[in-house]
Amino acid sequence: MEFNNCSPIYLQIIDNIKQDVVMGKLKTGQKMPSVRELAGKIKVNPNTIQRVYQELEREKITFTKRGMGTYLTDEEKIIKLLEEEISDKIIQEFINGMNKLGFSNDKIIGILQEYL
Amino acid sequence: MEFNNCSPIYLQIIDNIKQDVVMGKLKTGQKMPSVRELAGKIKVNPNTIQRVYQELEREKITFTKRGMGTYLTDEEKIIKLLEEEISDKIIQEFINGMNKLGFSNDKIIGILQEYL
Amino acid sequence: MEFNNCSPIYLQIIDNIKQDVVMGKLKTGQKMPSVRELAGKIKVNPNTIQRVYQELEREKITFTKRGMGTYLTDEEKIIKLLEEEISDKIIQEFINGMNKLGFSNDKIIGILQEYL
Amino acid sequence: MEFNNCSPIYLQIIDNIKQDVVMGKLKTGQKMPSVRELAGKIKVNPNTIQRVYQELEREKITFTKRGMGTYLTDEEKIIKLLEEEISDKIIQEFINGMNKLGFSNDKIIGILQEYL
DNA sequence: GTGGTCTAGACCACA
DNA sequence: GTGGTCTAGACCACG
Repeated sequence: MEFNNCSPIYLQIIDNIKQDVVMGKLKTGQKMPSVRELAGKIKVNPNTIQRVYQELEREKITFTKRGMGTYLTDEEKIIKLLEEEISDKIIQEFINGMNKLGFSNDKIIGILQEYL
Repeated sequence: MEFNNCSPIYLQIIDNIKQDVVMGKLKTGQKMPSVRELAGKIKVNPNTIQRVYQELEREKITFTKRGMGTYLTDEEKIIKLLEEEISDKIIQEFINGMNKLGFSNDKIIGILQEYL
Repeated sequence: MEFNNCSPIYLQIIDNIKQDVVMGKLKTGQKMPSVRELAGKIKVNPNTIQRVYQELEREKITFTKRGMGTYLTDEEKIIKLLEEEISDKIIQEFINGMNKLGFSNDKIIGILQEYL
Repeated sequence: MEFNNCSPIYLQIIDNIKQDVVMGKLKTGQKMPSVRELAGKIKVNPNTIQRVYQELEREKITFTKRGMGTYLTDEEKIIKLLEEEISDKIIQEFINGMNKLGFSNDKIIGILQEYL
């Protein structure tokens, strides 16, 4: 896995996991790799993964069974929210960029349709 | 002006200038600030600005009059191309992001319309 | 049964038994389980239970009949004292906590009434 | 500063700080000691304090000026909420304890008044 | 100087 | 084995 310097590694890992969840690569209720396993796989310190899982748990995207491991939530509502959160971020970034270029919201859709 | 570590500073400055051109903040044919002036204004090494102007000239976005300074091109065609280049970049990034989330091109427009 | 690390396990067991006595779950004069039985039930070393019973007997809460086992006292006075001891501990802890927060004793009752 | 083993050190520090805020020992808007300073003072690793401040910031109890330090919030609303959170926790624990002993809510106030 | 991130390595409780 | 906490020490960007 490759990381850039724009944002902390742990945030990049979080975003990747969220994306995998939304795309269905990771399925609801599924067991996540252990802290050490994932750390070894992507060549990162276990503490970093620990922080990733901690953050994901705070956002209710994962839950933890003591001594058993970390699991993806099986609440569809959370997944739904996550999907909206991520796509909204992308859409907002797009609209902002186009607005900066001087395109009104009305024109944006036209341009997009033309592009596709 | 703020810079991030993802891409070289000179590229970030170039993008900013291009954006200003497209938005009309900088007008065709207008004289650009001198290397030293711009360098001082955004607190950057003059060599960096030198490289910025060099690159802009290579792309025909600016031209230099010996001893007079650097000027924005007044060829509308160039501006037009520039506008397309930038907006295409934004659009492409948007489409890529949505595709990664599993949305087909057909769905993207629907989602965007709903969002606006 | 779950234990924490703040105080020795035997003290935690004693507190639980005292609570059961006060609540009437254990009735005056009743035979207590044998050391081995209780140790097995709550998965604790018999020596720990031995110490529990020893301590309870020292406080006159239980007495032993040689060869017959351990029994809860049937002296109401002891039970009464026990009840006061436990509730006083809880109340004192509560008052201390509220005092630390800057509430005078006068205010505490008002706050409690409001809460209930 | 002394810590027990019941809960993580960082949580105990957080609770202490919250208590100081509620009691007015720390005043709104005030600068908190730096990570390293506090770490040295209470003989704890800077990372632990880092986590403390991070958690407090997440709860909006502190905010951070980059390169300047960590500051207590000056929003009275947050402080008010904090005060309620802490006192509610203490009160709830008290009521639970008394209920376990078989005292109804009605009786609790009477007992408390008698005690004081 | 500040907070923020990261690595390395350790110990703990739980199952 | 698992996650959770903690220490030690390092480097970074910001002001």
